[in-house]
Amino acid sequence: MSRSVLIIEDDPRIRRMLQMTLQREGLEVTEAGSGEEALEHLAEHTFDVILLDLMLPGKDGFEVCREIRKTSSTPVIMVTARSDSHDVVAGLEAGADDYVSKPFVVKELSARIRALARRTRAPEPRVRLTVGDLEVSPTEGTVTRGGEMLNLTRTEFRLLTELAAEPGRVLSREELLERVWGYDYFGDSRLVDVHVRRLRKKIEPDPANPTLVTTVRGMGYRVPG
Amino acid sequence: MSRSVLIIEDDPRIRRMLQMTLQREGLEVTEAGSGEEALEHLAEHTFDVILLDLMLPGKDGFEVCREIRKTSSTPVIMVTARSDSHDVVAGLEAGADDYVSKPFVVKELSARIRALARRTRAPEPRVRLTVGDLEVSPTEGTVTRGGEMLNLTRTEFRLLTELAAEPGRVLSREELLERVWGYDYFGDSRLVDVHVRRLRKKIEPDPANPTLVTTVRGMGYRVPG
DNA sequence: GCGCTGTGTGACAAGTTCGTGACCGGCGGA
DNA sequence: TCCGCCGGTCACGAACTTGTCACACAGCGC
Repeated sequence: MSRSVLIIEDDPRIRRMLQMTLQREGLEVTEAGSGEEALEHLAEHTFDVILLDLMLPGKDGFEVCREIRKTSSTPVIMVTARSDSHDVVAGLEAGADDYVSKPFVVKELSARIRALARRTRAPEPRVRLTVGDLEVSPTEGTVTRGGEMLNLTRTEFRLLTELAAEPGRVLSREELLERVWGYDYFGDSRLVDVHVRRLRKKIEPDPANPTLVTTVRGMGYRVPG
Repeated sequence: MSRSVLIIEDDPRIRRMLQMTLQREGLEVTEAGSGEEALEHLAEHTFDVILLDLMLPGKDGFEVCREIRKTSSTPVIMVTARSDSHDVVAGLEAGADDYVSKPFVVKELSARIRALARRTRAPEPRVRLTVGDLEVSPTEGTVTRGGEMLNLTRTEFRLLTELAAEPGRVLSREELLERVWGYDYFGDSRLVDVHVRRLRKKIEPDPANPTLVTTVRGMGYRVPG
């Protein structure tokens, strides 16, 4: 799963280095050269983690951190020049969640970002969806019928989850593409058909006469409410 | 092996700083903001070491220490503001095992915790997990089948424990990496595969057709619920 | 019936994921 | 010191997934 990171760092060289290396690690990176710019970004998007350099011109990192905390609970990783315990305590007081001291190992940094993103992400409630006689558990990643686990692929599973989350509602191919494949997927929408078929093959008692995932001609698919 | 520490400290800043730095030293940290809260934690878990700040609101550290001693023999490290010999003597009298004065060096603190934990490791409550016909005892570090003990390595054991702790749930490689290897591990996630294989070789009746630790392709591993 | 559009079906190639054996370095015990 | 165990890495092949295609088929308006 891709995590989004906001980097707040005034030195453009370091910023670019971070941007490239973290991107290579599979993270979505947004850059800000100042606290003001950062707050603008935060007004528009939410991020999984914020990476904040202490040494900023104008407002210093602590102040930026406090301002961020006023409007957002996004976890903040402070980047300190040296691991000065005074800075650390001040950073924590300002609302930071973790800190890293320069020079840092990129791998370590990205691991921390991931860990923090995972840890502070709202604990997923244990949801149980039902589709006919199927039990779908999004958090456990399982689909069972009568206690027996069905072997779905990741795509099939997501497809079923999206449909099951809104029973009765017809989801268009475009909607499903966006939800299952992501908004940056530009392929054929027939792709959905193929996966619906594969899904049916596994979950429908009679795949030729589907009852769990039904077709609404000209509209899309749905699971009966 | 990881040691568990209970921090009793009213200042949230210092508490968080301690929590994070000690965690980074590989210690499992639980926090308590007051003596009452600490006693609640102690009723539920056992810890290897208790880190107790003298300057607590309400009951002072000495009193908390005496109360702890009524029910538990877990070693206590007192944290004093200054190395006042009067405080030290009173602390030892109250049942503390060691003392550290502020400001302390984190490395030193973690070294003392380790030393004390090693010296007086308390017998932990027994927890039993089962995986198929296996009995897993996380506290004793043993896995048995029909009374016969299996010879797992530390890594294999922890891997099995993490999976067994949440039967039915699929744990991703990333999750397993974080839980077994720690979130500061930056290696290949294929490492998990290799250890799963080694684990299977030892616990599965037929390692080629695993039933105790099963693969969920594209997701991770699980032990059937 | 006819044509059009939308959907189901089987096949296929490329890519991904996973299991496996092998290797190497570090560490501790004999 | 040597030896064996353990943990981490690698390369390879098998199995599986996935996106795409061509074609068949069904519904619908005419």
